[in-house]
Amino acid sequence: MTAQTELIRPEAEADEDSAKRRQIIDGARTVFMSQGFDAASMGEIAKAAGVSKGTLYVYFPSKEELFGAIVRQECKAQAEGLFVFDTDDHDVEAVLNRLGNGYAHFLCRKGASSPLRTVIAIAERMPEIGKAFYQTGPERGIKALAAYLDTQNAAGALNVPDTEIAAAQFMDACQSTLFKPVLFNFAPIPNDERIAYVVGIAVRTFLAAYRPR
Amino acid sequence: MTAQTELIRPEAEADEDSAKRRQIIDGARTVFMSQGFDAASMGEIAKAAGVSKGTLYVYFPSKEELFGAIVRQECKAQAEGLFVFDTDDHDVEAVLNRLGNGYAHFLCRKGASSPLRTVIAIAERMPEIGKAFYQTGPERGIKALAAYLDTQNAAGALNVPDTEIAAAQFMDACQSTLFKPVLFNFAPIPNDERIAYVVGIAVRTFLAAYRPR
Amino acid sequence: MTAQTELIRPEAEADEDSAKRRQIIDGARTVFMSQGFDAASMGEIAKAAGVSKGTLYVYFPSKEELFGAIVRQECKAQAEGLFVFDTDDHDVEAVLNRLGNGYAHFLCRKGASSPLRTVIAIAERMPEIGKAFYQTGPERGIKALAAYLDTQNAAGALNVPDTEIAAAQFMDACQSTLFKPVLFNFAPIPNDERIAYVVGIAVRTFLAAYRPR
Amino acid sequence: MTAQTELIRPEAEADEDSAKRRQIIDGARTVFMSQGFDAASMGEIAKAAGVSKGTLYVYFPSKEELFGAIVRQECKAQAEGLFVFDTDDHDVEAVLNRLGNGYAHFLCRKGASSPLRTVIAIAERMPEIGKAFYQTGPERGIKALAAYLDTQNAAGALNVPDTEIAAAQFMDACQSTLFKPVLFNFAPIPNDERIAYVVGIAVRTFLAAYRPR
DNA sequence: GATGAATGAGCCTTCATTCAT
DNA sequence: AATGAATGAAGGCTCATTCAT
Repeated sequence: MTAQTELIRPEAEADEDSAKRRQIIDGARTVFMSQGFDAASMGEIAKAAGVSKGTLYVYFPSKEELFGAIVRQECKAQAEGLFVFDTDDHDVEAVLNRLGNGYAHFLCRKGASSPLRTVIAIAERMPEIGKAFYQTGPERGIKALAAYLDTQNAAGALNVPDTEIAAAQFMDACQSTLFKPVLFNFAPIPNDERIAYVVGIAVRTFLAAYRPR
Repeated sequence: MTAQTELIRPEAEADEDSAKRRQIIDGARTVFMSQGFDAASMGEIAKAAGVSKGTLYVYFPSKEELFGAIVRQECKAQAEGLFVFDTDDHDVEAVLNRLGNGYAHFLCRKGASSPLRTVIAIAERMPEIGKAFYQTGPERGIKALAAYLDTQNAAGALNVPDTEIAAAQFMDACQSTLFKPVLFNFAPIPNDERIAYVVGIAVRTFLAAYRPR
Repeated sequence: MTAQTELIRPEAEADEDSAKRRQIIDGARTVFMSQGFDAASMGEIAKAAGVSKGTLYVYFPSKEELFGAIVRQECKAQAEGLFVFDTDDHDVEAVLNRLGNGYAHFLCRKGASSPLRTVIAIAERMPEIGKAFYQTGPERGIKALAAYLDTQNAAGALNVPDTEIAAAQFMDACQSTLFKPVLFNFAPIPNDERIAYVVGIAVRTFLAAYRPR
Repeated sequence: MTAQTELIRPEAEADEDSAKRRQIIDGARTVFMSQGFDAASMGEIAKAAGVSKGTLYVYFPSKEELFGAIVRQECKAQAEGLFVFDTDDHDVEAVLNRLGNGYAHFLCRKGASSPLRTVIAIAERMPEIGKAFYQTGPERGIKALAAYLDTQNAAGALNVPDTEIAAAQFMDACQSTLFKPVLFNFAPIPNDERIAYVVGIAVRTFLAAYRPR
């Protein structure tokens, strides 16, 4: 039985997840995300990953494919756990505040803008990458919030005619004046206080519009 | 006569605004804004401008400088005339609707995303360009709207505690769900109806929060 | 018994003729002869042979050596059985016709040109290979035919002063206008009729010159 | 009038025949013809031509194109003036002897085999090049000789049923045993005497078959 | 001032070969 | 013996930049 179990062992590093592969992806992310697709060179990536240039091509057939793998991985990492709601939590104000602050922090945090810039830049030539990024990122967040709003509509805690648009507008309002200066790369990361202030206004506006009188 | 001829030419090589210079800038804008900084080649730019590659370097010392000049010029063209308000117009709802629709159309219009992608991409390496773009574009719009809101506060038509943030959040709300899919390059330009619908919600939300009871 | 077993296996790892070695040679021939020395890659050869790249180097120390082995083997396969003569057959016309047609078919047949091109190409850099190919191929044919002509001289059926040159000229005449267009890779394989026509003229010319009056 | 004449002057070096272009072609021929297409590197060609690698690509868009230009030029140089016949010269034996010796010398001369090997090698991948080479070389020679034979048929000096095949077979016979060892790159260039001997046999055979009794 | 020929550094990619397992 | 992961030296080609005319 033990022997059998051993035989079953699922060929742990099937190439899809070997150490070298991860090593390459890590090096490539660093370089791609800080330089952009064009300015990143395979040589630099190889050096950053600590492998030879040839090895890069053992794992990825081209620069494009390597880049695609990076972005796909980056997508999964977006806002993990941020858009998780407790349906039974009817304190909408608190929920929105928590979400808004988390979201603004996530967006403006150090290192968040580079990947975003890189993806936006490449979207011109590789639309599928732009689409994948949007759908696994912003869109999923909006949909999740909208679903929560639906439950609160049903619970009578809110009265939102179009929950999806309300959700999107709320998310956008939470980063107004905060994120664009970071994205355009000339402003320091806003501090907690400032973020809380802006999110507070967003929440108040939202509730003024959608809280049942 | 020869002397006179010489005297007539007013500032012969004004460099800053010669026809050739404009010609180059025009050609360069087309190429830069549609391909991005890295993918654009000086050769292609020269061809688009109808001059020789050497001439490019007579007017601009490097590709970077030429690109900077393009973006600086592009900034000036942003949303011209969109953020012009009639202070005496107290029909805030109408004003916001007009502005919101104009803004969303402007953002999502064909050809608008490429330059934006290009600027965002280069902001990583050239922060001053990102700054210049933001300040002459989004920021100016926000400031202009905030100023109008100030006047309406004063006139008693509104009650907005922080007009700058309110302005920014309103602008952002007008493009929610509309612009990002275009920026990420996978969705068609939204139609007028859809835009009006989203803007309508933004306006209602704004007024619900800020119209004096 | 054990001893016997050991004694039985005649030259266990004869290296020179192991199954793996033959396997590699077979795969390599396909690739080398259809792509040429430079265009053939060791990777492709490994795949064609169904072994790993590393194994190639277990049997052959370099690409050059492997190629050499292929060509040496290819030499042996040249025109097997074509240049076999019945010394007692005094119907020279029939013998030459049979030989000429067989030779022209052999030269022009599908797949014959690629190896030839490959050998000619490599002769520049590896003269020994060119020499081996010529001597085991064309030269052997010429010598064999010359020997037959000698016997017919002796039998009084022919009167050929220089049988070796006569043999070579006859062989060449049999493929005139037929083979070069195939070798230069722009003409289809000539049909049987055309071949028979050209060979017929070669035979008539030969007999006109060398048949005793 | 003089001025006008000057203006008309046809822009002498239209790029098609500039000194640099010739310089590149010369360098490229040396390298291509001695190494073959694949083994020749653009870097080595640049060095041989005394220009930079970039300059190569100013004049030729790719390695293939450059190679094609070399071969096209090489075609023109084939057997210039060898296949010129005096129709009124009825001394066929002398004509054929002169032609045969010239042809064999031309084929076997130092430096002649390399281009041939190179063209044969590349014919696998670039059939048009093989075709162009054959048609401007061997074929033209055959056609020219056939035309001469036609005139001598008409003049009653010969009786050749198929002049084209007779021409081709004669040409081939002139190099039998001589050229292949050179092509396969292991034999020294045959001396004049040996050539004359082989050609002499070819001529005798031809006349035995085709001289009217 | 304007040109365009020329450059050379650098890019992505391939491939013969090696070596630990 | 056999593997296949890893390497590093090229290779073809592009392009920002320079400079003689």
